[in-house]
Amino acid sequence: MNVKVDPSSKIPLYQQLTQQLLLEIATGNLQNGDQLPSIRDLAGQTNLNLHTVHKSYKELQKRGIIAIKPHSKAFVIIEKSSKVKKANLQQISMKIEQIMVEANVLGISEHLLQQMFHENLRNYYTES
Amino acid sequence: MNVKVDPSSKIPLYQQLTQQLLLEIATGNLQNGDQLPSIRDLAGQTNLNLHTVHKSYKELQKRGIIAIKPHSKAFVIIEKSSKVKKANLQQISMKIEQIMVEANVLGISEHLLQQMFHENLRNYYTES
Amino acid sequence: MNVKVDPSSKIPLYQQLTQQLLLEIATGNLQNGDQLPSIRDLAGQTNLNLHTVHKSYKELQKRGIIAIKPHSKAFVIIEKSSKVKKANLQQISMKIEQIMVEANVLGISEHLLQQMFHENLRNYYTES
Amino acid sequence: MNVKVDPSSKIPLYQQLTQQLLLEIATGNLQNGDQLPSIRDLAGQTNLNLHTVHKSYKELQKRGIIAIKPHSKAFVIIEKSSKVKKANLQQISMKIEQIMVEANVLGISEHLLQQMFHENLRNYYTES
DNA sequence: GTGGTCTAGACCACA
DNA sequence: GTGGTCTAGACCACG
Repeated sequence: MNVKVDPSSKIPLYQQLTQQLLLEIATGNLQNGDQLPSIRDLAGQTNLNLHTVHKSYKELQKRGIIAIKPHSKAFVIIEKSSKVKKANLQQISMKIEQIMVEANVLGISEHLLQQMFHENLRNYYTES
Repeated sequence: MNVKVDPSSKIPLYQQLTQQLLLEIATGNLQNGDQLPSIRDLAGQTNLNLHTVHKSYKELQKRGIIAIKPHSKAFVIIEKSSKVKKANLQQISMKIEQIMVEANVLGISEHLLQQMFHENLRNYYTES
Repeated sequence: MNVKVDPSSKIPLYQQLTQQLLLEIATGNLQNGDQLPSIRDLAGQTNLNLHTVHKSYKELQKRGIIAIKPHSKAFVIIEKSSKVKKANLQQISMKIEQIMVEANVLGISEHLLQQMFHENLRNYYTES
Repeated sequence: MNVKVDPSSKIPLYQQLTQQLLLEIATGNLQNGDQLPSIRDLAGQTNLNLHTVHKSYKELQKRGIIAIKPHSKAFVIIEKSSKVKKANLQQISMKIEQIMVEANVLGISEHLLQQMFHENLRNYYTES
């Protein structure tokens, strides 16, 4: 398990966590029947509030991905799910477009914007 | 001027308005030097509260896109001092970075993100 | 007559103008008995609204510095006045102190602040 | 914490509050890393409206003096990234320039201004 | 509980 | 008429 959330992001923590857990399932790190870490454990690992982790679990339960049993034992009850992204891709795409509008207004050339993007991309994916 | 906001959206109204105004500028409907409608007028047109519109204008002012001269009916004009531009470049760069963090959390691969960026870029600069 | 106002300043235009006129009197450019320019003329020279200039003249009249006769002819009726500044000096002094507080909070050293001040001073008084 | 505002002053309440908070930091009452009171608490203490306090906090955030983490009860801490510092230096420099413009309009000589600056500097750095 | 947003209505100084 | 500020009261999502 390797879940990380970015507290400075505008995306709600519980949503980030939910996505991360879905990823774990999608990648096979968590398989059908596996037990999820306890809420306390996961809260400890991620430095998140108990409520926040609880909310994520409830969310996954509502979507029928996991089952929560007494004593807060949670199990994966579904096979790989890959319907995670569609709406999210649109969101990201919209944000990219907004940046272009803004860059254009500020007189930033297409070339410069492209350059900035790649520079950021390089920095981001080499340091993480 | 043809600005519309969606009150049922989750995106704050003042941010929607800000984006709309940026679009007006990007498309050339509002040109450098043009006057924006008064806060009251725009509030009337859009059925928004004075404060909401005011917040948008302040936002654009903060970004160096428009200039607000108190009492002097008009406010407008894109600033183009080199100082301003540097700060804006940093802002744009930060936004790009934010997108990467988000994309990463959502499980979007580096490659896919790059693809999306170029697609947007192509669409944006060929249609305008 | 050499009156200038700074439209981007936070100080109200009519107050700036009033101060400028007081300066003209203080320096002897305008002497007791001299006629002030007409409101229209002065408004033209300074690119100010008629109302704004009018307000300045009224202000000076209220202080007993000038007399306004029919047809808007205005005359200086008082000798040099030097009581312009006292309150203003305090204001400036307060603002200087505020800058120091802020600089201190930001961890700017006394030396650096001093350096910045002198640099600004040099720039300002050589270009104007 | 001992913040007071003067409702009868011409200076906007939120600016007074901002200055007070800066003073708290400058004097060491609030140290780097400390938590500020919640917006609601401070509004209660000072008999100000939520929005007024909120505006102050946002102002300080904009200047990079405090950090606001939504919902995460606390906000605080002085940022010290080098990027931030550069922007702040520019801001300070701009404020110094503004003072010069004002002083000039008010008829304060270069020499007198310099004198006032050094007097303030001496007072400030010997008493603290 | 927190901060963030929105509305409604008011007053001010300035132009 | 303008923008700027302030208050009062409301709702929201998040933690």
